[in-house]
Amino acid sequence: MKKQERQRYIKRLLSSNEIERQEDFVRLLRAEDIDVTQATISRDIKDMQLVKVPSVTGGYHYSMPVQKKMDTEKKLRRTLKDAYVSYATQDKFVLIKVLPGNGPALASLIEAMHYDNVFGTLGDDDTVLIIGKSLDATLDLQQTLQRLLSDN
Amino acid sequence: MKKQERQRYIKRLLSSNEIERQEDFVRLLRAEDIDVTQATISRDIKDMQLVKVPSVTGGYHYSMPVQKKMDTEKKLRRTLKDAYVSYATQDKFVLIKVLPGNGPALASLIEAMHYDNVFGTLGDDDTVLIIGKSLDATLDLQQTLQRLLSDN
DNA sequence: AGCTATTATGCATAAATATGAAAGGCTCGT
DNA sequence: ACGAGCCTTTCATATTTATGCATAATAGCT
Repeated sequence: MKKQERQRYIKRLLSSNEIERQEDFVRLLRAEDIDVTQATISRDIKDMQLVKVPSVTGGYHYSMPVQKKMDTEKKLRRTLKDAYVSYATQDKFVLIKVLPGNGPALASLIEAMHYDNVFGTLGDDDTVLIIGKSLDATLDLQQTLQRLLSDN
Repeated sequence: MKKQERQRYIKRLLSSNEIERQEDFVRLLRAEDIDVTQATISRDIKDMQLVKVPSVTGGYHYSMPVQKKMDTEKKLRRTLKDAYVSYATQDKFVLIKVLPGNGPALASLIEAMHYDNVFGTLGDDDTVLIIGKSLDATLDLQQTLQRLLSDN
């Protein structure tokens, strides 16, 4: 179906946090050859229960719904604790070793969080590579992950 | 100061989930003899990083920021697990027995979550009483609490 | 107190978002 | 293939939210 595909794109766009208004979605989707109006986006946003968050930097940006984010985080924390083996970082990269078989699941959970620090994620059988958007972003990210690992 | 007091009221109003637009805040604050315009509310909302959430029931309502909610939930879970003794429920009430001294802390954490099922919360030294908004709301709430207790 | 700088608010309005109504598509049963 | 019922989308527009600018309030000086 068309609607679902579009909404998948919208999800993907979420983490590139320059999305301040619905028209931005319209513009970005056009670049992907998906042609919609703001009205449709408004309804998609309602469907998907996205929220417009006042960001610390003064602007606004759209983001995942609270509940879903919380649920995902729980799964993420559990998976991390279950499967975590070791951890290394260099430059804008974070490399996590996990028990065999857990890489893909962990990677996709991290993606699902739509952290706006994360440029991309990539998981093979026993390794997850996370690429931060910047050096600072990567440091933040490390902290987030460590917090997740150390209970809270 | 005036602004902070108003924002405290706004926080309190949050959990009474009939708040669909900023004008609702204006109206409700007037009932408390706090006289402001929608413009101010808009700025408060930005300050406090509140979000307008598309609710499952089709409308919209304002709610706590994601991050804060997540942090509070972590503390809540920890406190629950630490201090939990026993649990009883009847009608729209949930009564939680906790280790002496932990009642007030737990109650205020529950308040801070701004669950929209909750009508009110009340904590003495070793007991917390939660009053749900309705029977269904109370059942939901129980589930939420049980989920919190059983790890996740 | 008086003066200045900073912050907060209201007004008016621009900007952004939501939505009714009409139109187009899709699915299914006949 | 046709039509009924159901979604989905757009257009036009109403509603809601954000903000520039002017003013008022507050806090800090001296």
